[in-house]
Amino acid sequence: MGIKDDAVEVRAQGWRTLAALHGSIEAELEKALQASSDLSVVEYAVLDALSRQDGWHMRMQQLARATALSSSATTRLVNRLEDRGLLTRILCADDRRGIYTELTMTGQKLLEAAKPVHDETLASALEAAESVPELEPLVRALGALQRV
Amino acid sequence: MGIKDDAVEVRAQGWRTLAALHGSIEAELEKALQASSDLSVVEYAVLDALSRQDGWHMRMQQLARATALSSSATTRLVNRLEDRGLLTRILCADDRRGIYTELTMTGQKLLEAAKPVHDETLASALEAAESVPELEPLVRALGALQRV
DNA sequence: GCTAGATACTTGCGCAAGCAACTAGTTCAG
DNA sequence: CTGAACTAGTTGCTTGCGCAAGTATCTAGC
Repeated sequence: MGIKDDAVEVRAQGWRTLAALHGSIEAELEKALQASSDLSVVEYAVLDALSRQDGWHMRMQQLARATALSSSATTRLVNRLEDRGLLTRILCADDRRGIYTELTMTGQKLLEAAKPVHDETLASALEAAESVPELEPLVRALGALQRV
Repeated sequence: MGIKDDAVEVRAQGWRTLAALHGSIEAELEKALQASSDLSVVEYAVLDALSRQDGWHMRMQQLARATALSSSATTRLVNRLEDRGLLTRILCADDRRGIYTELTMTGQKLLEAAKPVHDETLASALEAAESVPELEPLVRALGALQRV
């Protein structure tokens, strides 16, 4: 029984580590982005994802999956960003149920301004986490992931 | 410049992967625990953390750190669990500002019932994530973390 | 061409989280 | 011994999330 129980415990331990690391990084990013650009972490993630789709559009559903959010949350998220003029909704020509979202110039500018803050905060959060014994191995593993 | 920029991009990519994996696992755990025991993921984490502190007590602050929650959220979280009779508050004798929390028998029973659900869901969520190309390397890395 | 069912998004409602202000208990300088 | 500074926890207010229900559009079978 030992072997199987061990596997369960290893997974649970890994999950706790993952959750802890995620939580601490997210908290720091949240503060930094909020202060510098009045953006939440998910909002930044959306802008970032859209900018990455260079020249291509994303539908609400894709956005929902990319952010691990429900579709209703995605609707409101896009509403907020649209109200601030950071992105626009574009109706699909071919499937009129679908809606594309696209960064506006303002959105691109804001993202450009937020990106260095995001990257630096991420770096320092990872550095801080690396000095926590429980998190250190996961941080190392993160850095060693295959470079796409 | 290439090298430094690469490092930034690798970190950002790693963070997106981490966030995606965390999000998908949390969503599945949330559903499963909600359905089987009417517990949220954080609530389970609290019960689990308390049971792990075998014979030892935790203060609100520790709990807050362990769950990556604010202290106000921790207060209300403990309130919910206390109202359901899953744990009890115990005033510190030495520092009367402090409050210890302890699992009740009911809490232990519920945790015992929820644990297999939690573990199985975690296992299947990891398995599912392993078949997503972007997540696979991180899942592998998780399993290979040092066994404490 | 029309109706039944699926899909894409939006909206109403209740819950939980964070921040800031508050209370109660502790510590320490003078 | 007294009051100022600090710490632990709680409470009021606002905000964002998920679920479930609703609307609009698309697709298939007859």
